[in-house]
Amino acid sequence: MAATLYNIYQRLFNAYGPQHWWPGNSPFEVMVGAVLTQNTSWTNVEAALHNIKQADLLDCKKIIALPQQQLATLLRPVGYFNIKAKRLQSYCDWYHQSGQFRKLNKLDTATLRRQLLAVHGVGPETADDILLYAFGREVFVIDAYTRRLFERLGLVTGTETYETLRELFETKLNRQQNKAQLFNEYHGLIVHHAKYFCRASKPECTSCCLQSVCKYDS
DNA sequence: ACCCAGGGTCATA
DNA sequence: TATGACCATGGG
Repeated sequence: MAATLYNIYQRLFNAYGPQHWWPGNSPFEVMVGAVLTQNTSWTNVEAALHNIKQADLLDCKKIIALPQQQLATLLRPVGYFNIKAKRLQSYCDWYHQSGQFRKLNKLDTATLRRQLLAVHGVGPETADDILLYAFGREVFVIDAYTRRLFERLGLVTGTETYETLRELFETKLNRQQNKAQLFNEYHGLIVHHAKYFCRASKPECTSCCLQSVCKYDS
């Protein structure tokens, strides 16, 4: 039988507990991490964030003022460091010119999302990471883990566009309360589950909390 | 030596 | 719209 999205959430939460996402002590740190983690493991992002903090540069204006090559050196552990130095400065330019958190938080979610997507280097997932985890908006983040898990569960085909999936998840969870908190926890749980059970290299996994609803269950 | 990792942009057809 | 090339470090 087909499990509901909320039932899958409950299974994950019962198995793993609260994930306390996003790792980071401020909205701005969440934003920086969201850009740096593009196609990169979080442990590499932690190393780069450590470099930035140790240089006392976890600040929008300081990052703008830093020569791009010096920023790239700090970002070396995340890979794509030249591109990400440019993207991070583009983000900081926009963030500073837009009045930072206080002003941006007055915008409605659709408007804020449109502005985020207009920033060079910010695509749909990065924008939604920032909307959900920095601004606390009710947005369901779709990433490679989400696609892989729900494809294995047989609930999506894998060919859907980002927007199609996001709208699907948000619609199916529309009746739940505290959606921002639910989406926050759900995405963290999906990532945790992907890391320890639903790995790319182990599609045959049949011993997790979702085994009875997974198409690989035998 | 390979695959994978909390994507996005750009050129091409 | 839909592919493919490219970006680049670090762990398993």
